[in-house]
Amino acid sequence: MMNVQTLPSAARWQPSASQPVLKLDSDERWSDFPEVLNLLRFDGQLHGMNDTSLFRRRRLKAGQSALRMGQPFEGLYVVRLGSLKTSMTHVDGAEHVLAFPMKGDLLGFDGICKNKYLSEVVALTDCDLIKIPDTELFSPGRGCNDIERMAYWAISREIVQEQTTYALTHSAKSEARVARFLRVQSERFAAMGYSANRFTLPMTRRDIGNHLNVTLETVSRAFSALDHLGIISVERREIKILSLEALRKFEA
Amino acid sequence: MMNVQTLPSAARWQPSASQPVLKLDSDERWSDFPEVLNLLRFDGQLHGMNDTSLFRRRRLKAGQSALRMGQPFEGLYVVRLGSLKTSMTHVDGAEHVLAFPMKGDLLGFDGICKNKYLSEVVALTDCDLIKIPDTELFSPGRGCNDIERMAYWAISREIVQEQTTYALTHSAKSEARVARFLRVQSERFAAMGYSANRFTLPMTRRDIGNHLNVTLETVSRAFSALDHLGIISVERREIKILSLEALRKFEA
DNA sequence: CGCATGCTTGACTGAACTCAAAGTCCGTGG
DNA sequence: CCACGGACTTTGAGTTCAGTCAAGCATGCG
Repeated sequence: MMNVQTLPSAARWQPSASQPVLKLDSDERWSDFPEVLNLLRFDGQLHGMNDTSLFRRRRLKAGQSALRMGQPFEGLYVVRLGSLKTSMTHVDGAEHVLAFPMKGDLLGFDGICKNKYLSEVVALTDCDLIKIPDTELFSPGRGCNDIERMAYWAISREIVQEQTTYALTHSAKSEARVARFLRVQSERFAAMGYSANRFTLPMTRRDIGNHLNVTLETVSRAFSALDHLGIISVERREIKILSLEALRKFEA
Repeated sequence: MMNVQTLPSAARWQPSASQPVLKLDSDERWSDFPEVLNLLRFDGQLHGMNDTSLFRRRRLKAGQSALRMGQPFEGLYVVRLGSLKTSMTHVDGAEHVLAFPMKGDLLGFDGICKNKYLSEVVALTDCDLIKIPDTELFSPGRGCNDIERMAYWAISREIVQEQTTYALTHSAKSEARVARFLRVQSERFAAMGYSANRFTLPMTRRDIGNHLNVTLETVSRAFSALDHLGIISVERREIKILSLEALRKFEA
Protein backbone atom coordinates (compact mmCIF):
# COMPACT_ATOMS: atom_id res chain seq x y z
CA MET A 1 0.00 0.00 0.00
CA MET A 2 1.30 3.40 -0.88
CA ASN A 3 1.67 6.14 1.60
CA VAL A 4 -1.52 8.17 1.41
CA GLN A 5 -1.28 11.82 2.18
CA THR A 6 -3.67 14.65 1.63
CA LEU A 7 -2.94 16.67 -1.43
CA PRO A 8 -1.13 19.86 -0.57
CA SER A 9 -3.74 22.46 -1.36
CA ALA A 10 -0.86 24.54 -2.64
CA ALA A 11 -1.08 28.24 -3.22
CA ARG A 12 -3.89 28.53 -5.68
CA TRP A 13 -3.18 31.06 -8.32
CA GLN A 14 -5.05 34.25 -7.84
CA PRO A 15 -4.67 36.41 -10.89
CA SER A 16 -2.89 39.64 -10.13
CA ALA A 17 -2.87 42.71 -12.30
CA SER A 18 0.72 42.24 -13.37
CA GLN A 19 2.53 38.94 -13.85
CA PRO A 20 5.00 39.02 -10.99
CA VAL A 21 8.56 39.55 -12.08
CA LEU A 22 10.58 36.54 -11.13
CA LYS A 23 14.06 35.25 -11.16
CA LEU A 24 14.09 32.75 -13.99
CA ASP A 25 14.90 29.08 -13.79
CA SER A 26 16.74 28.33 -10.65
CA ASP A 27 19.17 26.23 -12.61
CA GLU A 28 20.27 24.06 -9.74
CA ARG A 29 22.02 20.86 -10.55
CA TRP A 30 20.19 17.83 -9.49
CA SER A 31 21.25 14.30 -9.93
CA ASP A 32 19.03 11.58 -8.64
CA PHE A 33 18.37 9.07 -11.37
CA PRO A 34 16.57 6.62 -9.08
CA GLU A 35 14.13 9.29 -7.93
CA VAL A 36 13.27 10.15 -11.50
CA LEU A 37 12.71 6.49 -12.33
CA ASN A 38 10.49 6.24 -9.29
CA LEU A 39 8.51 9.35 -10.19
CA LEU A 40 7.91 8.00 -13.66
CA ARG A 41 6.97 4.59 -12.26
CA PHE A 42 9.47 3.11 -14.68
CA ASP A 43 9.33 -0.65 -15.01
CA GLY A 44 11.24 -1.27 -18.21
CA GLN A 45 14.73 -2.65 -18.61
CA LEU A 46 17.90 -0.61 -18.49
CA HIS A 47 21.45 -1.46 -19.37
CA GLY A 48 22.73 -0.34 -16.01
CA MET A 49 25.05 2.16 -17.63
CA ASN A 50 23.50 5.20 -16.02
CA ASP A 51 26.50 7.39 -15.75
CA THR A 52 26.40 10.48 -13.58
CA SER A 53 23.23 12.01 -14.88
CA LEU A 54 23.03 15.76 -14.89
CA PHE A 55 19.49 16.87 -14.33
CA ARG A 56 18.37 20.35 -13.43
CA ARG A 57 15.81 21.53 -10.96
CA ARG A 58 13.28 24.20 -11.76
CA ARG A 59 10.73 25.79 -9.48
CA LEU A 60 7.69 27.68 -10.69
CA LYS A 61 5.19 29.93 -8.97
CA ALA A 62 1.52 29.42 -9.72
CA GLY A 63 0.65 31.17 -12.96
CA GLN A 64 4.13 31.03 -14.43
CA SER A 65 4.77 29.49 -17.80
CA ALA A 66 6.83 26.30 -17.95
CA LEU A 67 7.01 25.96 -21.73
CA ARG A 68 5.82 28.08 -24.59
CA MET A 69 4.63 27.09 -28.06
CA GLY A 70 7.33 27.58 -30.65
CA GLN A 71 10.18 27.77 -28.14
CA PRO A 72 13.16 25.64 -29.27
CA PHE A 73 13.36 22.20 -27.72
CA GLU A 74 15.72 22.13 -24.79
CA GLY A 75 14.74 19.02 -22.96
CA LEU A 76 12.03 17.16 -21.10
CA TYR A 77 10.62 17.82 -17.65
CA VAL A 78 9.34 15.47 -14.99
CA VAL A 79 6.90 16.94 -12.51
CA ARG A 80 8.06 16.43 -8.94
CA LEU A 81 5.34 18.51 -7.31
CA GLY A 82 2.43 20.67 -8.35
CA SER A 83 -0.21 20.82 -11.08
CA LEU A 84 0.00 22.31 -14.55
CA LYS A 85 -2.09 22.90 -17.64
CA THR A 86 -1.10 21.98 -21.19
CA SER A 87 -2.84 23.74 -24.05
CA MET A 88 -2.59 24.54 -27.73
CA THR A 89 -3.62 27.81 -29.30
CA HIS A 90 -5.06 27.60 -32.78
CA VAL A 91 -4.59 30.00 -35.65
CA ASP A 92 -8.01 31.49 -34.92
CA GLY A 93 -6.94 32.19 -31.34
CA ALA A 94 -9.06 29.49 -29.75
CA GLU A 95 -7.41 27.68 -26.87
CA HIS A 96 -7.61 23.94 -26.42
CA VAL A 97 -6.73 22.41 -23.06
CA LEU A 98 -4.94 19.12 -23.67
CA ALA A 99 -4.10 17.87 -20.21
CA PHE A 100 -3.48 18.66 -16.57
CA PRO A 101 -0.04 17.22 -15.78
CA MET A 102 0.78 16.46 -12.16
CA LYS A 103 3.43 14.68 -10.11
CA GLY A 104 5.08 11.93 -12.14
CA ASP A 105 4.01 13.26 -15.53
CA LEU A 106 6.32 14.16 -18.39
CA LEU A 107 6.35 17.54 -20.12
CA GLY A 108 7.76 18.69 -23.42
CA PHE A 109 7.80 15.45 -25.38
CA ASP A 110 5.92 17.05 -28.24
CA GLY A 111 9.05 19.09 -28.91
CA ILE A 112 11.23 16.24 -30.09
CA CYS A 113 9.79 15.81 -33.56
CA LYS A 114 10.13 19.36 -34.87
CA ASN A 115 12.76 20.42 -32.35
CA LYS A 116 10.46 23.02 -30.84
CA TYR A 117 7.65 22.80 -28.33
CA LEU A 118 4.18 22.65 -29.79
CA SER A 119 2.09 23.36 -26.72
CA GLU A 120 1.85 25.84 -23.87
CA VAL A 121 2.41 24.65 -20.34
CA VAL A 122 1.58 26.85 -17.34
CA ALA A 123 1.73 26.11 -13.63
CA LEU A 124 -1.64 26.06 -11.87
CA THR A 125 0.01 25.73 -8.47
CA ASP A 126 3.56 26.22 -7.33
CA CYS A 127 5.59 23.55 -9.05
CA ASP A 128 8.84 21.68 -8.73
CA LEU A 129 10.18 20.25 -11.98
CA ILE A 130 13.16 18.13 -12.91
CA LYS A 131 14.66 19.00 -16.25
CA ILE A 132 16.31 16.41 -18.47
CA PRO A 133 18.35 18.56 -20.87
CA ASP A 134 18.37 17.61 -24.53
CA THR A 135 22.13 17.27 -24.31
CA GLU A 136 21.63 14.37 -21.90
CA LEU A 137 19.15 12.78 -24.27
CA PHE A 138 20.87 13.02 -27.60
CA SER A 139 24.59 13.50 -27.10
CA PRO A 140 25.99 11.39 -29.94
CA GLY A 141 29.24 10.49 -28.24
CA ARG A 142 27.39 9.07 -25.32
CA GLY A 143 26.55 5.80 -26.97
CA CYS A 144 23.81 3.67 -25.57
CA ASN A 145 21.91 5.79 -23.17
CA ASP A 146 19.72 4.71 -20.29
CA ILE A 147 18.29 8.19 -19.98
CA GLU A 148 17.15 8.14 -23.56
CA ARG A 149 15.50 4.79 -23.10
CA MET A 150 13.79 5.87 -19.91
CA ALA A 151 12.55 9.03 -21.59
CA TYR A 152 11.08 7.15 -24.51
CA TRP A 153 9.44 4.65 -22.26
CA ALA A 154 7.84 7.55 -20.43
CA ILE A 155 6.73 9.07 -23.72
CA SER A 156 5.01 5.84 -24.63
CA ARG A 157 3.21 6.01 -21.30
CA GLU A 158 2.12 9.56 -21.99
CA ILE A 159 0.69 8.47 -25.33
CA VAL A 160 -1.44 5.93 -23.60
CA GLN A 161 -2.65 8.50 -21.11
CA GLU A 162 -3.40 10.87 -23.97
CA GLN A 163 -5.50 8.26 -25.69
CA THR A 164 -7.40 7.72 -22.47
CA THR A 165 -7.95 11.44 -22.15
CA TYR A 166 -9.03 11.65 -25.75
CA ALA A 167 -11.59 8.99 -25.01
CA LEU A 168 -12.89 11.21 -22.19
CA THR A 169 -14.55 13.45 -24.71
CA HIS A 170 -16.35 10.56 -26.37
CA SER A 171 -19.16 9.97 -23.97
CA ALA A 172 -22.56 10.82 -25.33
CA LYS A 173 -23.69 12.93 -22.39
CA SER A 174 -21.90 15.82 -20.83
CA GLU A 175 -22.64 14.62 -17.30
CA ALA A 176 -20.97 11.36 -18.19
CA ARG A 177 -17.84 13.16 -19.31
CA VAL A 178 -17.62 15.11 -16.10
CA ALA A 179 -18.12 11.97 -14.06
CA ARG A 180 -15.39 10.22 -16.00
CA PHE A 181 -13.09 13.19 -15.61
CA LEU A 182 -13.49 13.04 -11.84
CA ARG A 183 -12.85 9.33 -11.76
CA VAL A 184 -9.71 9.71 -13.86
CA GLN A 185 -8.48 12.53 -11.63
CA SER A 186 -9.13 10.39 -8.60
CA GLU A 187 -7.15 7.51 -10.05
CA ARG A 188 -4.26 9.75 -11.00
CA PHE A 189 -4.07 11.18 -7.50
CA ALA A 190 -4.19 7.69 -6.06
CA ALA A 191 -1.42 6.51 -8.38
CA MET A 192 0.89 9.17 -6.98
CA GLY A 193 0.12 8.41 -3.37
CA TYR A 194 -2.53 11.02 -2.67
CA SER A 195 -6.04 10.35 -1.48
CA ALA A 196 -8.41 9.02 -4.13
CA ASN A 197 -11.53 10.13 -2.27
CA ARG A 198 -10.67 13.65 -1.33
CA PHE A 199 -8.76 16.12 -3.44
CA THR A 200 -8.58 19.69 -4.59
CA LEU A 201 -8.98 20.44 -8.25
CA PRO A 202 -6.27 22.86 -9.29
CA MET A 203 -8.08 24.13 -12.40
CA THR A 204 -11.11 26.30 -13.08
CA ARG A 205 -14.49 25.14 -14.35
CA ARG A 206 -13.66 26.86 -17.58
CA ASP A 207 -10.49 24.80 -18.03
CA ILE A 208 -12.33 21.59 -17.25
CA GLY A 209 -15.05 22.53 -19.70
CA ASN A 210 -12.57 23.37 -22.42
CA HIS A 211 -10.77 20.09 -21.82
CA LEU A 212 -14.00 18.09 -22.06
CA ASN A 213 -15.46 20.23 -24.83
CA VAL A 214 -18.42 21.48 -22.84
CA THR A 215 -19.16 24.92 -21.40
CA LEU A 216 -18.21 25.91 -17.88
CA GLU A 217 -21.89 26.16 -16.97
CA THR A 218 -22.41 22.57 -17.99
CA VAL A 219 -19.51 21.48 -15.78
CA SER A 220 -20.95 23.40 -12.89
CA ARG A 221 -24.39 21.91 -13.39
CA ALA A 222 -22.96 18.41 -13.64
CA PHE A 223 -21.06 18.90 -10.38
CA SER A 224 -24.20 20.16 -8.70
CA ALA A 225 -26.24 17.26 -10.02
CA LEU A 226 -23.71 14.68 -8.79
CA ASP A 227 -23.61 16.47 -5.46
CA HIS A 228 -27.40 16.49 -5.05
CA LEU A 229 -27.46 12.79 -5.85
CA GLY A 230 -25.02 12.20 -3.00
CA ILE A 231 -22.41 10.71 -5.32
CA ILE A 232 -19.82 13.39 -4.66
CA SER A 233 -19.47 16.39 -2.42
CA VAL A 234 -18.46 19.64 -4.08
CA GLU A 235 -17.38 22.75 -2.27
CA ARG A 236 -15.79 25.05 -4.79
CA ARG A 237 -12.71 23.05 -5.77
CA GLU A 238 -12.75 20.64 -2.87
CA ILE A 239 -14.04 17.31 -4.11
CA LYS A 240 -15.02 14.29 -2.04
CA ILE A 241 -15.99 11.14 -3.83
CA LEU A 242 -18.71 9.47 -1.79
CA SER A 243 -19.55 6.57 -4.08
CA LEU A 244 -17.13 5.49 -6.73
CA GLU A 245 -19.62 2.84 -7.80
CA ALA A 246 -22.34 5.37 -8.55
CA LEU A 247 -19.82 7.63 -10.26
CA ARG A 248 -18.87 4.88 -12.65
CA LYS A 249 -22.52 4.31 -13.54
CA PHE A 250 -22.66 7.85 -14.86
CA GLU A 251 -19.92 7.23 -17.37
CA ALA A 252 -22.13 5.29 -19.73
CA MET B 1 7.68 18.96 -55.88
CA MET B 2 6.55 15.48 -55.06
CA ASN B 3 5.23 13.10 -57.62
CA VAL B 4 1.47 13.48 -57.59
CA GLN B 5 -0.53 10.41 -58.39
CA THR B 6 -4.15 9.58 -57.94
CA LEU B 7 -4.88 7.53 -54.88
CA PRO B 8 -5.26 3.88 -55.74
CA SER B 9 -8.94 3.36 -55.09
CA ALA B 10 -7.93 -0.04 -53.77
CA ALA B 11 -10.35 -2.87 -53.29
CA ARG B 12 -12.85 -1.37 -50.91
CA TRP B 13 -13.84 -3.77 -48.26
CA GLN B 14 -17.29 -5.13 -48.74
CA PRO B 15 -18.32 -7.04 -45.68
CA SER B 16 -18.80 -10.69 -46.36
CA ALA B 17 -20.62 -13.10 -44.13
CA SER B 18 -17.51 -14.91 -43.03
CA GLN B 19 -14.09 -13.36 -42.45
CA PRO B 20 -12.07 -14.94 -45.23
CA VAL B 21 -9.55 -17.44 -44.04
CA LEU B 22 -6.09 -16.22 -44.90
CA LYS B 23 -2.53 -17.28 -44.75
CA LEU B 24 -1.09 -15.28 -41.89
CA ASP B 25 1.77 -12.83 -42.01
CA SER B 26 3.77 -13.34 -45.10
CA ASP B 27 6.89 -13.06 -43.04
CA GLU B 28 9.17 -11.98 -45.82
CA ARG B 29 12.44 -10.44 -44.92
CA TRP B 30 12.78 -6.92 -46.02
CA SER B 31 15.73 -4.71 -45.51
CA ASP B 32 15.58 -1.23 -46.84
CA PHE B 33 16.42 1.22 -44.10
CA PRO B 34 16.50 4.24 -46.43
CA GLU B 35 13.00 3.53 -47.70
CA VAL B 36 11.68 3.38 -44.17
CA LEU B 37 13.36 6.67 -43.33
CA ASN B 38 11.82 8.15 -46.42
CA LEU B 39 8.36 6.82 -45.64
CA LEU B 40 8.56 8.31 -42.16
CA ARG B 41 9.86 11.60 -43.55
CA PHE B 42 12.66 11.34 -41.04
CA ASP B 43 14.77 14.44 -40.70
CA GLY B 44 16.56 13.87 -37.41
CA GLN B 45 20.18 12.91 -36.86
CA LEU B 46 21.53 9.42 -36.92
CA HIS B 47 24.88 8.00 -35.96
CA GLY B 48 25.35 6.33 -39.27
CA MET B 49 25.68 2.94 -37.63
CA ASN B 50 22.70 1.38 -39.33
CA ASP B 51 23.81 -2.18 -39.44
CA THR B 52 21.98 -4.63 -41.66
CA SER B 53 18.48 -3.99 -40.47
CA LEU B 54 16.11 -6.88 -40.50
CA PHE B 55 12.62 -5.70 -41.17
CA ARG B 56 9.70 -7.85 -42.17
CA ARG B 57 7.02 -7.32 -44.72
CA ARG B 58 3.37 -7.95 -44.04
CA ARG B 59 0.44 -7.75 -46.42
CA LEU B 60 -3.15 -7.45 -45.34
CA LYS B 61 -6.44 -7.80 -47.15
CA ALA B 62 -9.12 -5.20 -46.52
CA GLY B 63 -10.97 -6.07 -43.34
CA GLN B 64 -8.14 -7.98 -41.77
CA SER B 65 -6.82 -7.09 -38.35
CA ALA B 66 -3.28 -5.74 -38.11
CA LEU B 67 -3.06 -5.54 -34.32
CA ARG B 68 -5.36 -6.51 -31.52
CA MET B 69 -5.88 -4.97 -28.11
CA GLY B 70 -4.08 -6.94 -25.43
CA GLN B 71 -1.81 -8.81 -27.83
CA PRO B 72 1.81 -8.85 -26.59
CA PHE B 73 4.06 -6.20 -28.09
CA GLU B 74 6.11 -7.58 -30.94
CA GLY B 75 7.21 -4.48 -32.77
CA LEU B 76 6.19 -1.43 -34.70
CA TYR B 77 4.79 -1.17 -38.19
CA VAL B 78 5.24 1.45 -40.87
CA VAL B 79 2.49 1.68 -43.45
CA ARG B 80 3.85 1.37 -46.97
CA LEU B 81 0.50 1.28 -48.71
CA GLY B 82 -3.17 1.28 -47.79
CA SER B 83 -5.48 2.74 -45.16
CA LEU B 84 -6.31 1.47 -41.71
CA LYS B 85 -8.45 2.28 -38.71
CA THR B 86 -7.23 2.47 -35.10
CA SER B 87 -9.77 2.12 -32.32
CA MET B 88 -10.17 1.37 -28.65
CA THR B 89 -13.00 -0.63 -27.14
CA HIS B 90 -14.14 0.44 -23.71
CA VAL B 91 -15.27 -1.73 -20.85
CA ASP B 92 -18.89 -0.92 -21.70
CA GLY B 93 -18.32 -2.17 -25.26
CA ALA B 94 -18.37 1.26 -26.90
CA GLU B 95 -15.86 1.69 -29.70
CA HIS B 96 -13.81 4.81 -30.13
CA VAL B 97 -12.08 5.48 -33.44
CA LEU B 98 -8.71 7.08 -32.72
CA ALA B 99 -7.18 7.55 -36.14
CA PHE B 100 -7.02 6.49 -39.77
CA PRO B 101 -3.37 5.61 -40.43
CA MET B 102 -2.15 5.69 -44.00
CA LYS B 103 1.12 5.54 -45.95
CA GLY B 104 4.01 6.80 -43.82
CA ASP B 105 2.25 6.41 -40.49
CA LEU B 106 3.47 4.35 -37.57
CA LEU B 107 1.44 1.62 -35.87
CA GLY B 108 1.79 -0.10 -32.54
CA PHE B 109 3.66 2.52 -30.53
CA ASP B 110 1.09 2.36 -27.76
CA GLY B 111 2.38 -1.12 -27.03
CA ILE B 112 5.78 -0.12 -25.73
CA CYS B 113 4.75 1.12 -22.32
CA LYS B 114 2.88 -1.93 -21.04
CA ASN B 115 4.46 -4.37 -23.47
CA LYS B 116 1.13 -5.11 -25.08
CA TYR B 117 -0.92 -3.30 -27.69
CA LEU B 118 -3.67 -1.10 -26.33
CA SER B 119 -5.67 -0.47 -29.48
CA GLU B 120 -7.22 -2.35 -32.36
CA VAL B 121 -5.94 -1.77 -35.86
CA VAL B 122 -7.81 -3.09 -38.90
CA ALA B 123 -7.13 -2.62 -42.58
CA LEU B 124 -9.75 -0.62 -44.47
CA THR B 125 -8.12 -1.37 -47.80
CA ASP B 126 -5.51 -3.88 -48.83
CA CYS B 127 -2.34 -2.91 -47.01
CA ASP B 128 1.38 -3.32 -47.20
CA LEU B 129 3.19 -2.94 -43.89
CA ILE B 130 6.82 -2.98 -42.84
CA LYS B 131 7.41 -4.53 -39.47
CA ILE B 132 10.18 -3.40 -37.17
CA PRO B 133 10.47 -6.30 -34.72
CA ASP B 134 10.92 -5.50 -31.05
CA THR B 135 14.17 -7.45 -31.15
CA GLU B 136 15.56 -4.85 -33.54
CA LEU B 137 14.42 -2.07 -31.24
CA PHE B 138 15.56 -3.24 -27.87
CA SER B 139 18.29 -5.82 -28.25
CA PRO B 140 20.55 -4.92 -25.33
CA GLY B 141 23.76 -6.12 -26.86
CA ARG B 142 23.24 -3.94 -29.86
CA GLY B 143 24.47 -0.76 -28.25
CA CYS B 144 23.59 2.54 -29.73
CA ASN B 145 20.83 1.93 -32.17
CA ASP B 146 19.80 4.05 -35.11
CA ILE B 147 16.60 2.09 -35.51
CA GLU B 148 15.58 2.85 -31.96
CA ARG B 149 16.26 6.52 -32.44
CA MET B 150 14.33 6.63 -35.70
CA ALA B 151 11.41 4.82 -34.11
CA TYR B 152 11.23 7.23 -31.22
CA TRP B 153 11.47 10.19 -33.47
CA ALA B 154 8.53 8.79 -35.40
CA ILE B 155 6.63 8.25 -32.18
CA SER B 156 7.12 11.89 -31.29
CA ARG B 157 5.68 12.78 -34.67
CA GLU B 158 2.69 10.57 -34.06
CA ILE B 159 2.05 12.32 -30.75
CA VAL B 160 1.90 15.63 -32.54
CA GLN B 161 -0.50 14.24 -35.09
CA GLU B 162 -2.60 12.80 -32.30
CA GLN B 163 -2.83 16.18 -30.62
CA THR B 164 -3.93 17.69 -33.91
CA THR B 165 -6.55 15.01 -34.27
CA TYR B 166 -7.68 15.53 -30.72
CA ALA B 167 -8.14 19.20 -31.53
CA LEU B 168 -10.39 18.14 -34.40
CA THR B 169 -13.16 17.34 -31.96
CA HIS B 170 -12.93 20.76 -30.31
CA SER B 171 -14.77 22.87 -32.82
CA ALA B 172 -18.07 24.18 -31.58
CA LYS B 173 -20.12 23.16 -34.57
CA SER B 174 -20.35 19.76 -36.12
CA GLU B 175 -20.11 21.11 -39.64
CA ALA B 176 -16.83 22.77 -38.69
CA ARG B 177 -15.44 19.45 -37.46
CA VAL B 178 -16.33 17.71 -40.69
CA ALA B 179 -14.78 20.52 -42.72
CA ARG B 180 -11.61 20.35 -40.66
CA PHE B 181 -11.51 16.59 -41.02
CA LEU B 182 -11.62 16.89 -44.79
CA ARG B 183 -8.90 19.51 -44.81
CA VAL B 184 -6.66 17.37 -42.60
CA GLN B 185 -7.25 14.35 -44.81
CA SER B 186 -6.42 16.42 -47.85
CA GLU B 187 -3.15 17.60 -46.30
CA ARG B 188 -2.20 14.09 -45.27
CA PHE B 189 -2.77 12.77 -48.77
CA ALA B 190 -0.76 15.64 -50.19
CA ALA B 191 2.10 14.99 -47.76
CA MET B 192 2.42 11.45 -49.10
CA GLY B 193 2.38 12.46 -52.73
CA TYR B 194 -1.27 11.90 -53.54
CA SER B 195 -3.65 14.52 -54.85
CA ALA B 196 -4.87 17.04 -52.28
CA ASN B 197 -7.99 17.95 -54.26
CA ARG B 198 -9.34 14.58 -55.19
CA PHE B 199 -9.32 11.50 -53.04
CA THR B 200 -11.31 8.52 -51.91
CA LEU B 201 -12.22 8.21 -48.27
CA PRO B 202 -11.51 4.65 -47.15
CA MET B 203 -13.83 4.75 -44.14
CA THR B 204 -17.58 4.78 -43.59
CA ARG B 205 -19.64 7.75 -42.44
CA ARG B 206 -20.11 5.92 -39.19
CA ASP B 207 -16.36 5.72 -38.60
CA ILE B 208 -15.91 9.39 -39.43
CA GLY B 209 -18.73 10.28 -37.07
CA ASN B 210 -17.34 8.16 -34.29
CA HIS B 211 -13.93 9.73 -34.80
CA LEU B 212 -15.35 13.26 -34.64
CA ASN B 213 -17.88 12.43 -31.95
CA VAL B 214 -20.94 13.15 -34.04
CA THR B 215 -23.53 10.82 -35.55
CA LEU B 216 -23.26 9.41 -39.03
CA GLU B 217 -26.34 11.39 -40.06
CA THR B 218 -24.63 14.60 -39.04
CA VAL B 219 -21.60 13.71 -41.15
CA SER B 220 -23.81 12.97 -44.09
CA ARG B 221 -25.72 16.24 -43.70
CA ALA B 222 -22.48 18.19 -43.39
CA PHE B 223 -21.14 16.60 -46.58
CA SER B 224 -24.35 17.43 -48.38
CA ALA B 225 -24.33 21.00 -47.10
CA LEU B 226 -20.73 21.56 -48.23
CA ASP B 227 -21.60 20.00 -51.56
CA HIS B 228 -24.64 22.24 -52.11
CA LEU B 229 -22.53 25.26 -51.28
CA GLY B 230 -20.13 24.25 -54.03
CA ILE B 231 -17.22 23.94 -51.61
CA ILE B 232 -16.69 20.24 -52.19
CA SER B 233 -18.10 17.59 -54.44
CA VAL B 234 -19.24 14.37 -52.79
CA GLU B 235 -20.15 11.20 -54.58
CA ARG B 236 -20.30 8.38 -52.08
CA ARG B 237 -16.68 8.26 -50.91
CA GLU B 238 -15.18 10.19 -53.79
CA ILE B 239 -14.31 13.67 -52.57
CA LYS B 240 -13.26 16.65 -54.65
CA ILE B 241 -12.23 19.79 -52.88
CA LEU B 242 -13.37 22.71 -54.99
CA SER B 243 -12.43 25.58 -52.71
CA LEU B 244 -9.93 25.07 -49.94
CA GLU B 245 -10.42 28.70 -48.95
CA ALA B 246 -14.12 28.26 -48.32
CA LEU B 247 -13.48 24.98 -46.55
CA ARG B 248 -11.17 26.68 -44.08
CA LYS B 249 -13.79 29.29 -43.33
CA PHE B 250 -16.06 26.54 -42.06
CA GLU B 251 -13.58 25.45 -39.43
CA ALA B 252 -14.28 28.36 -37.14
C1' DC C 1 -33.08 -11.76 -57.64
C1' DG C 2 -33.07 -10.83 -52.69
C1' DC C 3 -30.46 -9.36 -48.96
C1' DA C 4 -27.22 -6.65 -46.28
C1' DT C 5 -24.80 -2.62 -45.78
C1' DG C 6 -24.16 2.01 -46.45
C1' DC C 7 -25.91 6.57 -47.49
C1' DT C 8 -29.32 10.35 -47.67
C1' DT C 9 -33.11 13.06 -46.10
C1' DG C 10 -37.06 14.49 -43.18
C1' DA C 11 -39.61 15.42 -38.77
C1' DC C 12 -39.36 15.62 -34.00
C1' DT C 13 -37.21 15.93 -29.57
C1' DG C 14 -34.12 16.95 -26.14
C1' DA C 15 -29.61 18.14 -24.43
C1' DA C 16 -26.34 21.62 -24.21
C1' DC C 17 -25.28 26.41 -25.42
C1' DT C 18 -26.11 31.38 -24.77
C1' DC C 19 -27.36 35.13 -22.16
C1' DA C 20 -28.17 37.01 -17.79
C1' DA C 21 -28.15 37.83 -12.85
C1' DA C 22 -26.67 37.05 -8.36
C1' DG C 23 -23.60 35.10 -4.89
C1' DT C 24 -18.75 33.69 -3.09
C1' DC C 25 -14.08 34.00 -2.29
C1' DC C 26 -9.76 36.44 -2.05
C1' DG C 27 -6.40 39.97 -2.47
C1' DT C 28 -5.65 44.80 -2.57
C1' DG C 29 -5.81 49.35 -1.23
C1' DG C 30 -8.01 53.07 1.32
C1' DC D 1 -9.98 46.85 9.50
C1' DC D 2 -13.24 46.98 5.99
C1' DA D 3 -14.76 48.12 1.46
C1' DC D 4 -13.98 47.40 -3.13
C1' DG D 5 -12.99 44.87 -7.35
C1' DG D 6 -12.11 40.92 -10.03
C1' DA D 7 -12.30 36.26 -11.03
C1' DC D 8 -14.79 32.33 -10.23
C1' DT D 9 -19.03 29.91 -9.54
C1' DT D 10 -23.91 28.85 -9.38
C1' DT D 11 -28.50 28.94 -11.11
C1' DG D 12 -32.34 30.20 -14.21
C1' DA D 13 -34.80 30.99 -18.81
C1' DG D 14 -34.91 30.82 -23.63
C1' DT D 15 -32.99 29.08 -27.97
C1' DT D 16 -30.48 26.41 -31.12
C1' DC D 17 -28.10 22.64 -32.71
C1' DA D 18 -27.39 17.90 -33.09
C1' DG D 19 -29.27 13.38 -31.74
C1' DT D 20 -33.08 9.97 -32.44
C1' DC D 21 -36.31 7.62 -35.12
C1' DA D 22 -37.90 6.43 -39.45
C1' DA D 23 -38.32 5.83 -44.38
C1' DG D 24 -36.37 5.27 -48.85
C1' DC D 25 -32.60 4.70 -52.23
C1' DA D 26 -28.17 2.83 -54.06
C1' DT D 27 -24.78 -0.60 -54.34
C1' DG D 28 -22.59 -4.99 -54.40
C1' DC D 29 -22.65 -9.75 -53.06
C1' DG D 30 -24.39 -14.37 -52.82
